[in-house]
Amino acid sequence: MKFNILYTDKESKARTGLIKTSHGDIETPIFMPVGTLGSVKGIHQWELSDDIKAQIILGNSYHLYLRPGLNVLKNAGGLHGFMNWNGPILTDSGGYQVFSLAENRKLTSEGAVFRSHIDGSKHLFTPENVVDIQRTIGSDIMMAFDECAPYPSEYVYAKNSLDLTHHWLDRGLNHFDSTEPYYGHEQTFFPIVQGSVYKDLRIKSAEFIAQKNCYGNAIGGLAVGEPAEEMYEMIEIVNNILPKDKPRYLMGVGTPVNILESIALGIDMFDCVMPTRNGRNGMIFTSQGTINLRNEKWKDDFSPVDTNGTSFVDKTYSKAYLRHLVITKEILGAQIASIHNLAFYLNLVKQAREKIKDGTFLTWKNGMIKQLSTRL
RNA sequence: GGGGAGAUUCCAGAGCGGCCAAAUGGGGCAGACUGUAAAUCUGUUAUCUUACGAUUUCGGAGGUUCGAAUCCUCCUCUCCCCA
Repeated sequence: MKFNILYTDKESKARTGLIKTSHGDIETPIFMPVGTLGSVKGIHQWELSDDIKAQIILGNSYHLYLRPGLNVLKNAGGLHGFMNWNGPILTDSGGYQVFSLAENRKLTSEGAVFRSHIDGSKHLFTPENVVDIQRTIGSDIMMAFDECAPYPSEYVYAKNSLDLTHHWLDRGLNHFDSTEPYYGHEQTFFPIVQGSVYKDLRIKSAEFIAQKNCYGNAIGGLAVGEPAEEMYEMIEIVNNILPKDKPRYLMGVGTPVNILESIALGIDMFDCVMPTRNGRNGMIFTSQGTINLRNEKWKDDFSPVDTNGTSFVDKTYSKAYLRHLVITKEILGAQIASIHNLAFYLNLVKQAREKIKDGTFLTWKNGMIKQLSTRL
């Protein structure tokens, strides 16, 4: 995998770049749609590639390991072929599930013992077998197994958690280096900076991660409930330490505003369930602001879903119709809203890339943030 | 014609003397959602009031009772069964 920086902004830390993978190139800054179970919920693969213009999508080790299971994935020759997505795939390690399924797991220095949320069966995830799982999935970018500390966390908890994550990282990296891809294409491994909202821990973690010299680096454990300002502060501190010539991936973030602010701080990659989940729940993001389609005010609004939208759904359907579909829980409503939101996110980062190239990023960003914060 | 059941807050439907402005669903209205256990969850839904609280509600009219959606009388209307 290669990463080249193309343009750097003079007024901020923003930059554009190109990541080359065995499954194609990724222009950064990029947003990566989340496809936990081998499907970006409600979206066809051709819609992802041809309409939404997704350049890379996510999968999840924990979920795919439980279902369909490693045998199926291996027999399918990996996730790309199984789901018929030929672009790049990044897999999360299951570290987030350590956090979100906290009642069903126990952490030891060996790893994390899980109870499946599906049938209660017991499973052990270790830094090593999580690499194996991601080898079996065949993701282009695999993530280290980490603990995403909850917010708020006591300093001592955050520190111990960080030590565990670093310990796991060394083991995961060793295992990665001593194993080979199964399907003939290149795989890379991203370590994850943790440290909750404690500056010294974030600095320590960023320094630890930076010297591993991986192809790219991730920042985790943010947008878990802390104020946005604290998140930006952490990003700034960490990005001052993480190498400039490597892609930086801010995990699980976020709102359109979060993304623009983080691009300005030097982040290159994002993923978030927000466009799809909120879409399914009737919220759409537009360049004018956010819209809760379930609100009565849209009942008779026959204007297009988004006059500035780039997806075919934006011109094909009206707000009133989409509202009707959402209210009546028609599946098509969830699909249209998800397609719209993902296209909006992808177009947002595309515009950001263009503005960075033009040297007008900061002014544009500040104007956009004002609009995007509007509640229509 | 004979016999029986019932009318409850937007709807369905509990409640059968005080803990009832009335369970629970649904619908309506609003909020949440950030490396997806989410096509999910939460709040609210008589009127007035910021609130405390106050005032009218359970087909209609009377009555019994300290107190009635709940008991009694009459009226109106609906539904079911047998002819």
